[in-house]
Amino acid sequence: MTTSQLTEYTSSPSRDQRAIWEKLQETLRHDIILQDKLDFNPESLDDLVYIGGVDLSFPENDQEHAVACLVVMKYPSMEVVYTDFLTTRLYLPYIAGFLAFREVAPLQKLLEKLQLQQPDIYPQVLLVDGNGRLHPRCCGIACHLGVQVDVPTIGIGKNFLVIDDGDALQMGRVKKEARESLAKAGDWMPLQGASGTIYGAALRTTQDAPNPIFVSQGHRITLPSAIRIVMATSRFRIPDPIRHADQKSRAYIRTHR
DNA sequence: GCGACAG
DNA sequence: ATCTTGTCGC
Repeated sequence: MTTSQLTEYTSSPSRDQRAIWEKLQETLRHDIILQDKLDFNPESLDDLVYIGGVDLSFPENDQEHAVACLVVMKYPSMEVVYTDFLTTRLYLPYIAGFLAFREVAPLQKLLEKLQLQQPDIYPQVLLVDGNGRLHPRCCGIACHLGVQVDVPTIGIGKNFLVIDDGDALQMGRVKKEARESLAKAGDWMPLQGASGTIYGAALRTTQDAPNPIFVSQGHRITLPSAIRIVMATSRFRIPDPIRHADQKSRAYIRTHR
């Protein structure tokens, strides 16, 4: 199944439409693989060569267009071996919990194009800007994209998305505990709800950045493996593949206008 | 009604 | 997400 496509920009989707999207997320959730299903060693990262990053940037004063970007880097040198852009129309505003329905289509297109044209450098794991399992229905955009394209994905959030599953996942609690317990680069704490679900982790990627990023499983990967890969690819707070896709897509917008 | 809210 | 100068610390 693919994302239900809107034909026109819908600034305020109906309650019914949201219910349909929620059902789709519940369905998609069944297909998420939370185990490592990778073609490299998740402990040593032996045989990991191609790692991808995706992001979207938006022109100011234009709510209906965006530029999606896919980069592929070579591990461990982190040399950029591929960069592609796709200018796209948007059909929705940003709505927390429904990011995938706004952004997933152009990212999927970029991946399918690469698979078709240069399968030899297709990413063995993909970092996605936005959450994976760290989501009210355990189906953020990293899961959504991973399942639809069948690629291992990791969700990266720069801000914490509050989930209604007990006190431990309230914004204040998470920030406080992160500040107290994440002392050095590589330190992380699990984000576990009252239900027992572990949605993801708050991870301190560098010594200089006390603010954590929020790592969660997208598809075909465990949380410890996801954290290991993020740490191995982070020179700054944001892991390199996403940071690069972000910078390049923004530069693209600056140039093309 | 009020607060919370990935990008 | 995006608009931006200044400012702070090393």
